Amino acid sequence: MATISDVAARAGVSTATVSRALNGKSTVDPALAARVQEAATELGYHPNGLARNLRRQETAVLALIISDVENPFFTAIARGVEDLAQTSGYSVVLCNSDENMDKERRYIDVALQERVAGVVLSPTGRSTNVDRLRALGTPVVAVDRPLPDATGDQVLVDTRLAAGNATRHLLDGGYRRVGCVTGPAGVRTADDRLAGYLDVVGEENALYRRAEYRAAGAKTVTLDLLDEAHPDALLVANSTMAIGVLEALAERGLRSGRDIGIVSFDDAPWTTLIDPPLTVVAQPAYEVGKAAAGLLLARIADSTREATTTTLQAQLIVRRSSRKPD
Amino acid sequence: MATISDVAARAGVSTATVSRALNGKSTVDPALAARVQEAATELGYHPNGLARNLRRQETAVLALIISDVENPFFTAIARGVEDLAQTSGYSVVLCNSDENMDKERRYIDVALQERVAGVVLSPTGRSTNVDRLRALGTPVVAVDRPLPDATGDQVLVDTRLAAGNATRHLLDGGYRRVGCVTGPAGVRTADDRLAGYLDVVGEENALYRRAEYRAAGAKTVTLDLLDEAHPDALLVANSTMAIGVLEALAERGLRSGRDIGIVSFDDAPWTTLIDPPLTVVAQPAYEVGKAAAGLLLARIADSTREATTTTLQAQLIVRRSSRKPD
DNA sequence: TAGCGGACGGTAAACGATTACCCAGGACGC
DNA sequence: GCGTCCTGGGTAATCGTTTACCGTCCGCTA
Repeated sequence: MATISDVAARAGVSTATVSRALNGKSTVDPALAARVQEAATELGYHPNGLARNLRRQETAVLALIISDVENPFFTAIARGVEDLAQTSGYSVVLCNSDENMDKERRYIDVALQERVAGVVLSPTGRSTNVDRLRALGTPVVAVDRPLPDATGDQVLVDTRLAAGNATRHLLDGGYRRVGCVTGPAGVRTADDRLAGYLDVVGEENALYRRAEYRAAGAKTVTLDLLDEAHPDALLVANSTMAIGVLEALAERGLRSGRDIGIVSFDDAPWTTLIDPPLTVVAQPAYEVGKAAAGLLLARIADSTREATTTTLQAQLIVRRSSRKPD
Repeated sequence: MATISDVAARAGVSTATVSRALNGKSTVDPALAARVQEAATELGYHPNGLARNLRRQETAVLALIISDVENPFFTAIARGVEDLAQTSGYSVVLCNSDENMDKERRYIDVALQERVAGVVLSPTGRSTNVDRLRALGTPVVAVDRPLPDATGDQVLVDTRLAAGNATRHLLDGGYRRVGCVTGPAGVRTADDRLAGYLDVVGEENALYRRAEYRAAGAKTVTLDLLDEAHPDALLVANSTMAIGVLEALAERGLRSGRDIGIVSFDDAPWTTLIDPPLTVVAQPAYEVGKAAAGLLLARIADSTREATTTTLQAQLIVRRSSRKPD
């Protein structure tokens, strides 16, 4: 692969001049610059980013470490981060931690080693992994879940409040035994949504189950919850779980809305296709991504600025799965 | 950030020894190695990957450039690539080209500049972008869509055959006017699926529309197709479009299966939740990803090996949306 | 005891860019 | 005509590693 010296030799100038001509930093004689340009294209010269970054001590790459690439909520965040990063000339690389502390650590190490300019992270568990980044001065923004010690930039959704509102909506609709299907203990969003639910129904009326944030687990625990506790409504903590919950309802011959009220987090595109359409708590995922990228870029530009926490509101979209037929 | 010299100074040895001790390459006196280890952890030393890669002339990073992060088909591929890459110690960074030649070019340039070890790419359009990679000797594997000149490693799905089979399945089920909703001209998978459909119905009976691979566009053209051509069955080219198609059916008061037979590509998780459940052509996306990563690693290890094209088969999963009620 | 080989670890040269520093030469003012 | 300033461009240091090469020391054999 052609190097800068090859170009320099071919153009009959020094490497310094090539660098200057190609980066347009200092003034270079137009004729010379043209000759350099030509030599570069003839050789198919691509500057070696490794060398450049090593020298410059910076990269124009952001890492986005999310816990599930297959979850539409996170891919929407990814779009938001990417769209904003593009406008400032940054590229985004996406890493999938799979809700696994080890993978998260591995990717954080990669980010550290490759000296990315910053990291957007949806922290898994009580991840002390973040400290590694912060200790070494790499800017980080947490999304979706707060950092353990709650310091540093974060973009969150007020999901506890939203869960409470959704629960109240079910109660207002005449459902009496409202249950909840949420994610694993220790996953902050799962805990928050459960807390919001408990805020409204009260500990003494709690009917809930936990499972992995996946369809299969949600189905199992929903069947169990239905059989054991006979809820007449359910709050479901995300759209992936909602699939399992709806499968469980089908298996028990229950029709949502009429037999059992359902509200799920995340406005997945298919939620309007099912019958009855699913009432959801829509999270502003794309905006979360944009805000996070904005915060990250601001911090990269000025590492001394004060840490901010941005909290966005979720929106309850009422459809028929949470209404009894007239 | 601590460098290798800092560690060397603290441990009272040379940088060479630090490097050897930490990489376990050559033999180092255990006592010394321990001292180095200790110094490194005390300083929170993280080797600078940029410098290392620059020196070693290689990176352990694969780039995966896909055309839509929000499409489950591609995220499943991503999982496959990642799972296999992990086993060989490679990390995967994911880039979203958004079916946009410019973005694709930009990400290929980033990949080139950062000197990634290899690239898995779902090529957009007649992308001559790939040539840039190949010209510079970066290993590439194409997924989902063949490269323009059909040379190089590829992992494809026989989607034309699958489209034909799906069409025949509809005809066998007693549907007479089978239509097709497919993606934009020039996107190879869209063209192939249309071709498979045409193979079976014949040019003279063609009832089809094209739109972006998105729900909104699919809905619009489906409404048009329904009103103009009165098909009694539809083959839909992917699950994102299927959402739009189903919305269109709802708007016209048509019930799938009974009024109009539907088969869609991609076995999205929600396809069993709707009523009636959707008949789909399931593509082995995860396997595509695994195969692609395998091919890529093989080529990285041995750049002289012959280019191979792996073609996987899709599977028709018959549900009720393509059967008339008894 | 001399000679030899192996093991360990230091010195310094890469890797490929950017950039501080310096020098040559032309323009200009006095 | 001489000093000064400015501009363009070359030389070489630098970023932080890895690694080729070499010297030293120790133990073993003849």
